[in-house]
Amino acid sequence: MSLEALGPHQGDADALARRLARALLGGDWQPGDAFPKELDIAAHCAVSRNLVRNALASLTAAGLLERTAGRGTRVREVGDWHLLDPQMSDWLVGLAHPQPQLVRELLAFRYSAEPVVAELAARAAGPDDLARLEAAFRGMAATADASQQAAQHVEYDVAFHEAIYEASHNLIWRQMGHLLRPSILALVQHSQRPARGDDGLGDSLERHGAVLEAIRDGDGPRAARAAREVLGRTARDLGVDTETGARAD
Amino acid sequence: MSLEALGPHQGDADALARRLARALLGGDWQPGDAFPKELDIAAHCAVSRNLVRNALASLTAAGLLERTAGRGTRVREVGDWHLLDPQMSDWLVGLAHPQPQLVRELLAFRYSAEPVVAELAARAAGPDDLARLEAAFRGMAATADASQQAAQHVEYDVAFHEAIYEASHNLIWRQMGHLLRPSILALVQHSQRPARGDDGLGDSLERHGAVLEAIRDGDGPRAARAAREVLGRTARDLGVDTETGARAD
DNA sequence: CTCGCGATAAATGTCAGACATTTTGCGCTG
DNA sequence: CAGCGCAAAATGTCTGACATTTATCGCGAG
Repeated sequence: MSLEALGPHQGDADALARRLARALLGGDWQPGDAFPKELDIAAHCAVSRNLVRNALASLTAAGLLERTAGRGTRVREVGDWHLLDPQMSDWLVGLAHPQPQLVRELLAFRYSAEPVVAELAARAAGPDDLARLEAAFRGMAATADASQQAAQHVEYDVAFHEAIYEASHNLIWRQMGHLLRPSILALVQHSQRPARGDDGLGDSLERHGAVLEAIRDGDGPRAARAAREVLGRTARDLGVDTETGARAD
Repeated sequence: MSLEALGPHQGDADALARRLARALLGGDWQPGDAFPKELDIAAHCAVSRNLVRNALASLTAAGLLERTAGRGTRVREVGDWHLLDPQMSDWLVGLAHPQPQLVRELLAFRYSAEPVVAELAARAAGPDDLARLEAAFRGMAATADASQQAAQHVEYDVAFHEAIYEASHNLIWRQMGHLLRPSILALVQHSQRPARGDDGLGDSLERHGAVLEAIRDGDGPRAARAAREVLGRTARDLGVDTETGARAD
């Protein structure tokens, strides 16, 4: 692929990095391909080579690119990408069509992790954690009917899951929750599409409520089971093995 | 603190970033403090301002620093650090005295996560995964007696845990395993110190063996219980609540 | 004809200096 | 005393040159 898709540039170094990263994550270049050279990018986007270098340094730090002097810049294998890098998380926000393999891996991860996190939350949640969870849940309930408020409903859904990670009161799990945000967003948007009118949303709301109640009661195992129920349908839809939690391959 | 501790510089941009990061992680500057200005660092280390800028950009990307034009560079709060950034993982390698709060949080995370990962591994592990696990375990057994081979024993121990994450066959968990490496290393080194002669090592070896057997048998729940046993003693030593998996505070 | 070696070109890495932009704080004016 | 504006200081960006590494091509020796 070439740079044709990228028009002229507006914004700072981070903006350029974001544009390049999103083009790459969107599949404009395949792993192993040669990435455009600094000067070509600079010329095409009408920015200095310096800015391009800074942007490429960001992509390199995220494991997306591999640069060696004299050789050039190449796209690394998907397995080498730093999916847990917060920067990557930013770049994934609003990405229309992330790679389906990535989506499955992320859901499989959540399906194994969120029950544990919910269990931690059930034992560690304080008043403010419960308040966050309840606020998000009320928001979900209020926006469940009108398909017009779908966007808001998704926001509350994501906030609910983020609040669970937050309530675990563990630094690492909380960071994980933050950087999973875009992925959760994408998954929620994708999963509520097929079944909107029938049982989809109603069931979903009910299941989220079960998680909230279990956490409020401090019942860890029940919270874990409930969290698994929340993700179960989406997991089955995407072909994730709900028995092993791994990809069904 | 000042730059006095940093002598003249040798190496490339990454080396400079590592030196600055390790000085910061070692506590030379406190959160909220002002970090030295670009020109001071450049002058002190006898490198170009450009190189300093690149290094500082790395630290900023890791959430360690916050830079604003006209204002300067400040050290961010520990809660804002990107602990899951692989770069951070590199910088933590061999750090003598990481912050004790960080150590507890990391162990609490592992205590909640590794049982799940072991369960996934029990269901997904292939022949090569088992081979890795067995090789690491044999290494641990062979170096268990001689206190002279303590360093090698630690290496095998870390390799064992890394192999568990690898065997989960999930992209995210595998990356997690890789970037937990230095933390696991630090924990293992720290935990085998207090009780060397008595029951410490023998028990540890036995418990690792139980995990291996459960994974080999494909028995998920048993693998989870065994993984919890492995971390249990260290967790109790460090004051992590083994009931909730959270910090005992 | 093949293998090895060196020159050359191309790409990234580094340096130095100047200018732009943003923020802070001080001093001046009303 | 309040508010405005200017100047200093710090980071951000641009430009051009040079250094270093790597791949490639051509040439000569075997």
